[in-house]
Amino acid sequence: MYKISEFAEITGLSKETLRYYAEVKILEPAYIAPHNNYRYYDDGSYFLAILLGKLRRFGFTIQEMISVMEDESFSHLEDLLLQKKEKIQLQMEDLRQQTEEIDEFLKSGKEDVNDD
Amino acid sequence: MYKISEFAEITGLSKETLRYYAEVKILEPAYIAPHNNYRYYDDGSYFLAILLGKLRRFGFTIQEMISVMEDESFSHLEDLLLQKKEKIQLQMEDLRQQTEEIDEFLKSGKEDVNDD
DNA sequence: TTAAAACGTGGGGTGCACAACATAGTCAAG
DNA sequence: CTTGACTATGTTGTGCACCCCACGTTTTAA
Repeated sequence: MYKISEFAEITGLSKETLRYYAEVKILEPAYIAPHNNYRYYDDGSYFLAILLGKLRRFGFTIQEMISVMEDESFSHLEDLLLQKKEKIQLQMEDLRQQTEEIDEFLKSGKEDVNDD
Repeated sequence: MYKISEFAEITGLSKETLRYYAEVKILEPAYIAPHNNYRYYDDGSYFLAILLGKLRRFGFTIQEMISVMEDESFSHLEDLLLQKKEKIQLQMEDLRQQTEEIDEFLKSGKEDVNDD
């Protein structure tokens, strides 16, 4: 049983994130001490936390995480991952365009005050 | 003088964003009708709105937009733009890594339930 | 005149981070 | 064994940069 700080360290999630995930019920502590409300996590929580950490990194919303956690077979997960991958590729393309736009903007700014 | 909907259309900013920008004083309407509080924008606001739209797209925070708008010479703008460009490139690299991680995750998920 | 469309304000939602304040736990000194 | 100090944890509230919904009022078109 880990207290929140230790669990935060080993999972890479911040304490605030852990409290938040408990609040929204995607990762509830294995045990909560009644008299001081301390949250205790166990090895079962650990693997879920690692999974959630990855999903978070992949841009999953809380709602999507919920739908993943509710579906114990994780059958939905692969679809969502593929969706995220596509989304990420769109984002990359968008970022690429942004750098271009910044360059244009800088260039036009050097000559005069107009752009577009 | 444009009312908010028309101004939103021609600038590409949403009505909510316009109201928000007015609230935080980075783009205040040229005129506000006293008896109904309707916001009216003019061509002067137009150019500022276009500028802000670009900055927004480039990931400027409101604070940064404020500092840009306060500095009428726009001398600070170029530095910030270059910073943003670097940041965007870091983001692109991060997204690229994310797609790799998703691929690994999918691959490991097909074989067994482990990962890492 | 009347109903639809547009505008305003206010409040909730997002996914945490961060700070404030109150309790609790821990460890050493008295 | 108690006291003090330091650390950890809890809860609550605020901030970010908007989006969205609800409700009330005003404007506009028919």
